[in-house]
Amino acid sequence: MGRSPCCCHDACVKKGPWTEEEDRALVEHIQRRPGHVGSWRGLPKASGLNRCGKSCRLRWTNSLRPDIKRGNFSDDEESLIISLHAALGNKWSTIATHLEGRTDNEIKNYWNTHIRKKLLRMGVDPVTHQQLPPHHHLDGTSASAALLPESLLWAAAAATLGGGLNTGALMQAQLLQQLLHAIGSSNDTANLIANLAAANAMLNSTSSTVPNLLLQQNQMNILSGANYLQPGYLCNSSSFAEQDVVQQRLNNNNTTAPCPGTSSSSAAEQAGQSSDAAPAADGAPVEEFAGLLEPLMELPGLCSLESSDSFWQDILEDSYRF
DNA sequence: AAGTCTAACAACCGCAAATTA
DNA sequence: ATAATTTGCGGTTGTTAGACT
Repeated sequence: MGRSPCCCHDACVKKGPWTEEEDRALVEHIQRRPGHVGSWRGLPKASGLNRCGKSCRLRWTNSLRPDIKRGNFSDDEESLIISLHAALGNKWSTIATHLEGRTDNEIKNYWNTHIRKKLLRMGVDPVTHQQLPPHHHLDGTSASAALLPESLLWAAAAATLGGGLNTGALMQAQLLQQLLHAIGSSNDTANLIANLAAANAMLNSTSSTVPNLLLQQNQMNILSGANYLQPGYLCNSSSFAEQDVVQQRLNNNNTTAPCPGTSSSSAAEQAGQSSDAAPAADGAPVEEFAGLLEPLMELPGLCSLESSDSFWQDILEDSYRF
């Protein structure tokens, strides 16, 4: 009934690091049966190993398999892991299927020892992949506003004016930026749509279906092996590793130097000032902030995503045609 | 040189899903 | 249909080597 007793509980079964002899015995046994191992539970007895079948499977899949890739993770692999983790969470085995020659255990270890800390240094929550409040940063210093995507800053400022920080708006802005990255849009278009996101966040503080729409599409693409959308902090010409170096330098210098190629520092100032100064009464401050936005083209349902999903659906579909 | 700390990685454990009888 | 068994996954712990004091 229920779970069967595991051989691992047998005091006679050896535990701990594997010896070369054990490795050799396991490899030879498996190589005698190319294509299928058979029963892992019965393997130790059949191969003469005094090990638990589970332990044999783990040793084979994580260390002895001939197709395992050794060496450090490349920047591309690192970015891929982050993107997959943003969409899938701690599904290490699923993530591992997208990285040839890497095991789930290896990826999990790499995440916990490298990437997780790197994200925290950059002020990104490794669980939600959203920007953390300044006091949550690993080293205790506040994040450089320069590294925040401009759209996030606009949205943050707008949301603040609209009545408190709205994480839905932040998420919306970030996802829009991901969309822009996916379609390879120009800076002008990026700024335009960032402002649209800000305007939308400002004028419509309720959540919309856009994030879900994008996330679903994102996940579907990942699972089908198609291109995927990267988290906002990866959507930049410099690599993630370079960003981390920049972030560390910024933290060391305790400065907020603007990120190359962006004009976000002024937006950051606006956002900061707005959050300090605006008591966020609905109505008037919103209109005041709207004046800061660039002229916007006429777009359907600009201020109400909920009533214009078809518009966003069209944008989304267009983006995947590129 | 010895002790301590930290990062990196290997291995273990418990659980749940999948499979088999 | 259901109990028994096996396999795989994800979280956690243990071990080791190198850096630091």
